Amino acid sequence: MNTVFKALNDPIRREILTLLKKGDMTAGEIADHFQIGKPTLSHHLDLLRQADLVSSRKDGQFVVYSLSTTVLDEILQWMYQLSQQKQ
Amino acid sequence: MNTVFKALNDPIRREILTLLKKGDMTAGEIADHFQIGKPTLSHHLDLLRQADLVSSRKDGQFVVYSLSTTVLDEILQWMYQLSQQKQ
DNA sequence: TTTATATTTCGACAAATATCGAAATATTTT
DNA sequence: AAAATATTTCGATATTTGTCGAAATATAAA
Repeated sequence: MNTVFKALNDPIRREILTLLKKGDMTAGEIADHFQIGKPTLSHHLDLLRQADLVSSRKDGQFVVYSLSTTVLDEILQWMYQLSQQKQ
Repeated sequence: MNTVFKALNDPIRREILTLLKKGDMTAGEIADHFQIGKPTLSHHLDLLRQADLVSSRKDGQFVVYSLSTTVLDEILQWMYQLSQQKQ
């Protein structure tokens, strides 16, 4: 849970998730959407992977990233419990 | 959105929200649940308040904290959109 | 009005984080 | 095999964050 919230606590990483929602992308394609260096982006992707929010597979010289929703569902569950009105 | 994820990115602050789910508490009562100093806890409560995840009211010499669910609902919404399978 | 209790603010400091350029690794193309 | 492309790893650095003790503020009790 810690790693997930840590990963979500950054605008760029949340934007990456939104991008991946539309479809899989290579690291380079993702990088093109931001004004930051490749090493920095690689680090962001690493944190997202550590949190299991994305998965990656190698395709030739590219690395393709995909959104993983399993962990998001767990967090959704946690938040839903909190937000439920207590009677 | 930034402030909310920042606020949620800490085990103690998430635990505070869970405590407040059960009912309102004073700053002191909350502090008794943790092994950290009062100033530190006050700071955590401040971040939660900045994120509108809690509200506070003064009751005599005490300050009573309550859970606010409005912002949680917004985050829930955001996460739900992400987690929805794209067809 | 003095003393006690509850909470926050103020400085200070150690640990964590985001960022970068350079170098390393892996794959493809020539 | 050499050159080009894609991505990650490695150090280094500036910023942010969590923590504390001491002091400040506010209310209640003696």
